[in-house]
Amino acid sequence: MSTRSEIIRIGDELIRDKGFNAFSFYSISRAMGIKNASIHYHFPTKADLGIAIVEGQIAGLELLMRESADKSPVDKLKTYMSIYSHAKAEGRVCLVGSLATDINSVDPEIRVHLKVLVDKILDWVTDILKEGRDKDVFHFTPTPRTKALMVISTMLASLQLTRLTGDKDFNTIKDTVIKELKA
Amino acid sequence: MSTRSEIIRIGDELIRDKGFNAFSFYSISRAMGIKNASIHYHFPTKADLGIAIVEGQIAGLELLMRESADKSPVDKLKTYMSIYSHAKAEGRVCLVGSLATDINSVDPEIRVHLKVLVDKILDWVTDILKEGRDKDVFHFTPTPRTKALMVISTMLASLQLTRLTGDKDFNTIKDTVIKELKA
DNA sequence: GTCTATATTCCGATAGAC
DNA sequence: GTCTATCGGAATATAGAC
Repeated sequence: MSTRSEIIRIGDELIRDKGFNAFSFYSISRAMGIKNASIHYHFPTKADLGIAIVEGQIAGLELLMRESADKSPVDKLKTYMSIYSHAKAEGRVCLVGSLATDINSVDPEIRVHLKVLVDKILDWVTDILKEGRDKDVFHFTPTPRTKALMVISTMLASLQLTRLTGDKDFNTIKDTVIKELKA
Repeated sequence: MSTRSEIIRIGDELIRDKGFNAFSFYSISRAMGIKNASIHYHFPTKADLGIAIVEGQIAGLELLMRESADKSPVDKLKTYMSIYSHAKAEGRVCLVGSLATDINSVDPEIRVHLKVLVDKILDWVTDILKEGRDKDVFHFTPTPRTKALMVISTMLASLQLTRLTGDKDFNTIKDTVIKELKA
């Protein structure tokens, strides 16, 4: 794996662990056994790295969407939720939540790319819910988009909240979201 | 109003606007027209200020709980949600969400106080939902505590998400949460 | 309680050798 | 592409005068 992709991977982990403003180029270089200046060769500014990390998540999401294209709506939803389950297993939050709380302190260009990621997540979950309702496996009253916003909100925030209430609450919330959609 | 309480007020706003690691003692002193060193007189370290800000929110929450003690469950829930409506009107997120994403980068003592705040919110919303169900105005299947975790998650994250999807989505989500509880 | 002044540390970023 | 070395800036924090 290339140095560039490894920098992105570690940067992504650090953002979701401590927040964008709490990690430094030095912390990445230390974790990789290289020097500060080497990071700057690949990413001239911290904003450049932040954008690349968001773009990496967009690519990962697109892969997950393609891989689950033939699955049932329930399995698609579980695939979507696996993103958060993996984050929880690492004690981390999701990239959208971590960057959203700091969005007014980072380069505006990061916000532009983050919005692309959020829109893509929202479109995907909206489509999953719509398909599920059409096939009579999901039942809900609001529009699919509004319900998608609520499902995404619940998953995003449960990663943050359960850092304080207790990690086992995460699975309870996740399972309840699915159960309520099926009821 | 005292210098001390004004520092807390501005610090609270800055945390919820930009995040804990993106504001400085200087940014507060500049906003107040005083000097950096004066902040340190009231709060020796940034962690001390962080703790005082969390304690301020706990006091504010307790006031809101007392003021709404005689209201109906629906009105109590709306009182709770007004916290987030006010934050949204300022373009800010809530303190719990802002600190939760950065929790692994701040003094561990802040986490202890933040957990007290979160537990208090969780207990309050759990009680509101329980009372509402007993009086047959709220209807839901999970335990009141689990449902409270989901309601809180939805409100907390919608502040963050709608920074990117569009501010008007916030009211849609808030109204839908109430509507679904009543259905 | 607030000020001036400063110590210290850390971070983002760049220059230039290899 | 990675290194050494360093600059400039910002932030936390403290000492001591008023």
